[in-house]
Amino acid sequence: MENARKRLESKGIRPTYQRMAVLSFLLGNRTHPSVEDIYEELLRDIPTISKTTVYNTLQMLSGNGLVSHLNIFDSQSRYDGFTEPHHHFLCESCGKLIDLMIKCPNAKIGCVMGHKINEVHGYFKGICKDCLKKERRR
Amino acid sequence: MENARKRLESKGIRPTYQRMAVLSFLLGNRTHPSVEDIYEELLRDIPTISKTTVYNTLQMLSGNGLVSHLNIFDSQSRYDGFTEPHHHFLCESCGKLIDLMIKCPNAKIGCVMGHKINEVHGYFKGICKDCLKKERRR
DNA sequence: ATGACTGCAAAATATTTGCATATTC
DNA sequence: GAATATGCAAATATTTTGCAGTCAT
Repeated sequence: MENARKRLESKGIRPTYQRMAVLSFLLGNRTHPSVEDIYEELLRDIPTISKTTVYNTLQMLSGNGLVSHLNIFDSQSRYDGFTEPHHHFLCESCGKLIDLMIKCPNAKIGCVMGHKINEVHGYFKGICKDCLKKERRR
Repeated sequence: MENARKRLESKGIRPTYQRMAVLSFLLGNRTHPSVEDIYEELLRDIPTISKTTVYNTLQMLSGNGLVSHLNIFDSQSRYDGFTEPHHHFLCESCGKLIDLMIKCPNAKIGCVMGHKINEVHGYFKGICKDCLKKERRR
């Protein structure tokens, strides 16, 4: 929670308990949770928290670059507290969303084709290593 | 329409008028339309077409690789009839979604970190060339 | 005639908004 | 006490589903 508080303060955001809880959960969690996931989890500690607050907070956090908003699933947002440049891999067989520690070479200079880059989003869909192994065993 | 028919047949999909119309629109259109956009446009030619059919068709077409499904906007799908590998750029100032004719170097060999790649999704958000110019003029 | 396709209406899901209450400085 | 944050309920938007009617072979 202290880490979360510091990060919020560094952006001039008032570190309310709810905001710290949301950010803290994302910082300690590399599962790329949905809003529902985050809400369910926080309910255990803060029985009065509302989904509206979770939505508000996530919007504010991603607007400030403290978390990333992932549009990988067709109609559900996911959030990522790990904001170092990286890509994702969605396995179409087991559904796992895997972090890939690779960067986009095209974004190195902060712009592409004359356009200024603020965010880089890269993800792949396919069959993950583990599912490939399972397939071969058959 | 003939081009669309051929592509449908090549995938073993029955080329109904509705399906040809959806695919044909996407092939002749590089605007990355939403379902609503496509529906509105097709209504002019096919006053009885339903949004359900548009949804069904788009799902089938993207499942067969005839069009791409873009998850760039937060809660609205966009579709792209241009399926050569390329990336996109979303301008946060003017809202334009621009095609970038660049490929993902990480995907060259068809897999990343041992995972088999079926789809590559790369997009950037930022300020486009034109909006940067306008900013400078001030 | 059979199976596939279409389209309407209703349902499900995700997200946003309006507003009253509560909290913080 | 003024400004900000929270939380409930209602509204909106998008997508999916169930099903009856239609079309094509």
